Amino acid sequence: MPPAPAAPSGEPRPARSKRADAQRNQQTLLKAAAAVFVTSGVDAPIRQIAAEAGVGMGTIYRHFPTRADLVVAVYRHQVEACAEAGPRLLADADSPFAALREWVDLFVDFLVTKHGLANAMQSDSGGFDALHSYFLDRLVPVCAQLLDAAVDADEIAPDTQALELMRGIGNLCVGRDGDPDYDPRRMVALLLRGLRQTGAPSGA
Amino acid sequence: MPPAPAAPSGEPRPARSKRADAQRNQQTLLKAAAAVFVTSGVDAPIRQIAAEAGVGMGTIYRHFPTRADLVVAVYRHQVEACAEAGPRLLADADSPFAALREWVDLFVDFLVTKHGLANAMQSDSGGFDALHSYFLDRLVPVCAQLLDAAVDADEIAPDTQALELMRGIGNLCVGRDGDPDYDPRRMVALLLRGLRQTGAPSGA
DNA sequence: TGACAAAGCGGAACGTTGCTCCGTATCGTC
DNA sequence: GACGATACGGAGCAACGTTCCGCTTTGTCA
Repeated sequence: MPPAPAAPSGEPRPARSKRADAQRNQQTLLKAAAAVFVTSGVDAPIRQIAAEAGVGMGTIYRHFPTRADLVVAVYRHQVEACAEAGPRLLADADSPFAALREWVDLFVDFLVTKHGLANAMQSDSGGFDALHSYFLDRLVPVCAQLLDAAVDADEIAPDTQALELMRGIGNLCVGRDGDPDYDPRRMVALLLRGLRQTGAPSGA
Repeated sequence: MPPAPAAPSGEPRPARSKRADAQRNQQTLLKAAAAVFVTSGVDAPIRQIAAEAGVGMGTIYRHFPTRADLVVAVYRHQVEACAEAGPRLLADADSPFAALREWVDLFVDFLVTKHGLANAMQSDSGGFDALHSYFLDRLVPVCAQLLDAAVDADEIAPDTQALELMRGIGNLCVGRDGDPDYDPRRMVALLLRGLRQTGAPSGA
């Protein structure tokens, strides 16, 4: 029996107990994928990423069984940063709604600067389901917290779900990148305006 | 010299001066495409549409050089109906904003009942550019008219472009069809609420 | 009616992509 | 140094979009 893997429990550091070349390849792949995503979008052919990394396609599929896994891995840090910014903004901003607005700005920035990410996230085909899941699982609770705070402060009506709002915002961000006729930020701002409580606290 | 085509000018009825079998095939194709779109979405493989129609693929490409041409042809009537509803609603509704809201409802209904149409319309790949162009060219002026009327009535702020609004609405309609967690209509309603003039007429 | 050219048709063929599978090379260990 | 486990590479398959060209159908004219 080979020496059993030392860590019996969770997998906070997923790169343990793997062969050295495998770990190297994983890093190489992440770098290559990030580079290709910038130039060709997250829909870039797997072959292209493999070529950029100088590995075979089998290697990609072994490390990242679905395309979504690769995308998630590449952008994990940024999603994490966005998630962590939520509570901080809530503590620092003038009001919960202001915090929500700033947080949404962060989220939108993230989406629009990643060519095709928003498109991919909304797509119901192409094996992006996992991506969808991860991003949303991580960010929805953060959004919900901001939303709840704004509701408690009577700044917005209580009948909007965080998941729905985030998908709406994500949707608004799909489209060509530098289109001067369509600015996702303006539309998102409109959406947030619509969220805002106008008149009485909550009505009969 | 063969008999010169009789009609020298425009082409309001495009099906003239074509061979009888070609005209028949064009109709067959439209029916087949409509049927396939319902079951498989507008992204259905060309081969599938050809098979449904009982024709070769060359025939499809001859009649509809791009997929967008086919989609446009299939949904032309509905787009037309939507366009024509604009002025009527404006005349009948209680206020310009109410008319706008009703018209947007129509538009959203159209998008969400056509599996994948919204997705396709926003896509920047797949040769859907023409689709994008036609739908928008036809509907944007209608939307602009409604928007202008609402601005004149001081119901909304004057700084939103029809094209941008329509793309935003279209984007909000992207996504899986029967997802209980995401209702495009709710998000569109929120967007319209954000459009609404809240306080003073427009002041500095 | 028959013949003939133009118009239209079908689908084979090519390029691209996603994904799998297995013979081979590399690594870690004894 | 040897040996098993692990990982790698890329050939191969299927699905799709699109083109291209030999064959068929149609309309016309004598």
